Amino acid sequence: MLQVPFIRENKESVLVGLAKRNFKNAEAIINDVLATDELKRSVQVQLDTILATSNNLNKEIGMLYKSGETQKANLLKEKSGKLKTESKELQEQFNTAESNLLNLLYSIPNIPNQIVPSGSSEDDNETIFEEGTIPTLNENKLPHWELAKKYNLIDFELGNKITGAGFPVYRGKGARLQRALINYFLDKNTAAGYEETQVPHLVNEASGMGTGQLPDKEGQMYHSTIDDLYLIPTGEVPMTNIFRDELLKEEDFPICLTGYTPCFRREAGSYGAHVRGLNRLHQFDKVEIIRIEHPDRSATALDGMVDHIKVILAELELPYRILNLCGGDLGFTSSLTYDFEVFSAGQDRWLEISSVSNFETFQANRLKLRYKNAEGKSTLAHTLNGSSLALPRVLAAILENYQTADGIKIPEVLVPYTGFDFIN
RNA sequence: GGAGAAAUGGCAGAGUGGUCGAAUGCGGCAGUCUUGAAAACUGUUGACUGUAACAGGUCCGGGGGUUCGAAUCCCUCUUUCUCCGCCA
Repeated sequence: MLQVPFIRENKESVLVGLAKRNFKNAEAIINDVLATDELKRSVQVQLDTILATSNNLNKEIGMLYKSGETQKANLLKEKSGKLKTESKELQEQFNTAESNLLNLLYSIPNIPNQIVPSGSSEDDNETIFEEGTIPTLNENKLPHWELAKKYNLIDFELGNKITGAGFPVYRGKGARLQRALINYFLDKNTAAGYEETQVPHLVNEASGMGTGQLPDKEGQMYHSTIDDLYLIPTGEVPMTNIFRDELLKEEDFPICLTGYTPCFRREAGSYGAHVRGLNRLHQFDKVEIIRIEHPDRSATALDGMVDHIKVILAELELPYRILNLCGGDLGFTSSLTYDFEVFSAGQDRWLEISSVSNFETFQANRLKLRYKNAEGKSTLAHTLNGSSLALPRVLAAILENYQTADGIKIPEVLVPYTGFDFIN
């Protein structure tokens, strides 16, 4: 959520930023924000004046009662009652203006960072880095869902029976390989200074609002209506909401957390060949890293997170590239996002396996996540997060890229975690 | 799930209708003393909003109500604790 004073003082650059996102009706909405804010403030001034008079009056009444001047007090009572009716009306106006303003603000996405390329779709994302060699496989190469079946690693049909499409059952070495990856990722993250956490997998509405999944993306989350709780679409939600309504000290920075969680996504509207196998699931595992940073240091922190993930992918010896997401493809809450994609040689496709973002103050404003700066003033902190990494697609890439005629090799760095170096 | 008790500033904890944004203690900050530190003493110390700066306004778990006036009374929700039941 953008801050109103920021919009007021930077209207032109806000409009330029929203245009980069192809955000519709930007000018009308921004004008509406400014007008509603003005209204809200003018009503507040009137309301405050009446409340001040009424407060003084009530004090006076109290003193008159104490000194036994009941008649005088009764006279003032009448006056005070009138003020109350007036203030109630103004209070209603104020509440309406405030909720209108909030709804408008909720509908406005974050302003893209200067270095976000312009563009309207994923085709306009800018590839900024590429590393690793794409393996040359023979003509009998298989996509991971075939490999998973051949070697008894994942049973998709069984998941259909138990739950439905998009809920695979991992078995034997498939399950073990996935657990190995989780442990490997967590070990890498904690070694880099991220504190390991285990967080709830269901969150309340306030948490969903805090990180920006609600109100707009309600349809993407599973909702347990009987308890009004949401299954998390990403660990970002519970992990970042640890800091909702917090007032930090400067010396608390940097805050670095990591955690493994399953993620649940309804994925309404995505069907077709691209969602086969592990490519797109309703439930998948992910190891997340998040950071809460001083505004001056969030840009460096983002680079540090990118570098960290590079190391992991290099160790896994998977070919990957990094994209700087263009304005049109940038998530609602993000100001700058780098996507990591691995090349999965069985399908000849790039698969997104990590998304690393700086939200700057956008989430912090919703979360009321602030710190006391050197002058003692409360200031919004910056929030960041990234996947390190999303499990199923890493698994898919390993199965496909490491396949041989006789079976699947295990990346060396994982062998201590799997306890085996070959699947056949 | 049933019965009871509770929720107050960073923490502990008073306050049961009127000059209460809230005593007191701890902690934090500043100072005196000291070569320095500790101790002791003195002062200071909530958040949000608002203003050029004052002023003003809001906040005592959330929401609603009674009253001229609510931290205080009533309703409701949430959470915590104790006891009982169930249970990984």
